[in-house]
Amino acid sequence: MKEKILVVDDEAEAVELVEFNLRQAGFEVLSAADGAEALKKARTALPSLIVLDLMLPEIDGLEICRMLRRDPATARIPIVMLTAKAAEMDRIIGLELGADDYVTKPFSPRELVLRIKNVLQRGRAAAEAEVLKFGDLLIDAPRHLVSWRGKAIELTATEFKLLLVLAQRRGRVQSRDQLLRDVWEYNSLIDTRTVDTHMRRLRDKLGPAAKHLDTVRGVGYRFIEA
Amino acid sequence: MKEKILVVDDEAEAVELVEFNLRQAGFEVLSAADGAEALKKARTALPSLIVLDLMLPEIDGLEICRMLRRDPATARIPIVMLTAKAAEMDRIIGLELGADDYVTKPFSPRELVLRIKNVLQRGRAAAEAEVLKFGDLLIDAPRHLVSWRGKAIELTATEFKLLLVLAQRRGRVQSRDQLLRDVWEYNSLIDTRTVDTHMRRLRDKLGPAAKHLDTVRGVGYRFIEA
DNA sequence: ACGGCGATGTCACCGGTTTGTCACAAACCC
DNA sequence: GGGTTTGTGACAAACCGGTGACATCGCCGT
Repeated sequence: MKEKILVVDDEAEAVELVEFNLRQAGFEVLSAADGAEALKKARTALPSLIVLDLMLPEIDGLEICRMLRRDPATARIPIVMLTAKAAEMDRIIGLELGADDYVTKPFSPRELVLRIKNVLQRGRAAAEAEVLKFGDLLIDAPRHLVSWRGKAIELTATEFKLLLVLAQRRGRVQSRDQLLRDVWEYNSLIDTRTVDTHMRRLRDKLGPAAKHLDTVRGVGYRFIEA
Repeated sequence: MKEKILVVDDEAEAVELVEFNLRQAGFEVLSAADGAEALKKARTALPSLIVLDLMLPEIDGLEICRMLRRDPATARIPIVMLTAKAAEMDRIIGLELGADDYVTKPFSPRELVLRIKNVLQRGRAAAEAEVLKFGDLLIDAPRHLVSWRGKAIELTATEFKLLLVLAQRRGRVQSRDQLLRDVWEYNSLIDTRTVDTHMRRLRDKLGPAAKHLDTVRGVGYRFIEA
């Protein structure tokens, strides 16, 4: 239930300081010393937030930020920048690239923790994306409405929920078991193959928009944006 | 359909940053570099919201805020303040003057966008209430009156409240549990199927206007405008 | 106090829709 | 080519919402 945070910094001392304080605050902490490691861990561990030093060897922090944002699997993970000596421009560029906040070094650990909590809080509020749009496909959760090029598509309750869960977790593959847990809620009384049937019905009704629904053989299903 | 937002700041860089992010978020953006221009554009373009820097040359932000509030044409436009270095006092004064929210510089553009959306949402929420009209159907909340083509429809207290809650949340599906919570208030002593019965009675009495009441199978009920 | 009345909550039933399952065909991977 | 995984069509059971009937309750006037 603890939230994972990935700390990326090449100075071991700095990592330790941050790590200690984050654990103190009840987070689970991973760390990476360079860009390559950071990207790998971000993709595999899918942390709730990434603390990223701007000054890194080889690839610099901004570049990592860009790469994280480009990969759909990590694009939505909030990033808090750590800058050693921040000219105003750096800040702005960092934020434009999609960092969610920044702290200048030397920093007070307390401030960092507060900012991290703040960003996570914001994320939770924003995560309940009300209306999702992918090209011509519109998914409106509160209205329980799906449309393709403005034309409504009639879905049953389960079909809608299945689509919604997949779209909300877009990019990431969902196993049949996961889907059973998240869509059907009371689990495992149901055959996993039932998911297949519902996927078929969903694809039938979506028509051309079914291109967003991707089968990953041996694993499960996935919603793709493009 | 896009909402217009007026950004007032004398620093071109700041304007650009805000403008970029707001456009990204789907808003139409106007800008003004000083108070005079801001007042003029506010009056002519009537934006949905104004982002206002407190520190402006010549007239300062607070003064502009006051002037905007004094003019009936602009008095009800929400204002989000931008303060470079906010002593607590400044904030309070800003809010006392009728600013609807504030963000301190340097700020995360994401946060600004979120706050703006939030303020707009609040505005929309406040705008409803009082008297609702949908085609020939009139719902007068304070007077507890409903009419169809000018002819009054007699509703019981529960029926009225049910209709009102649905109409206020028009478009969005309400589950039976939600309705029980919001209409019956102290909940769960009551069977959720009771909602159905009241819906039936409501539909009976509304006659042709019942077309606004939509059933979403497996989920709940929804008020539709058209 | 009493009886009547409207309002409200509950129930059982019905018809239509949704949904889970199965058997089989097709696709895919080694 | 064989074994595994996924897509498909059909079907019966379960579910869900609409409906009419009924019990209860509180209010009111007599």
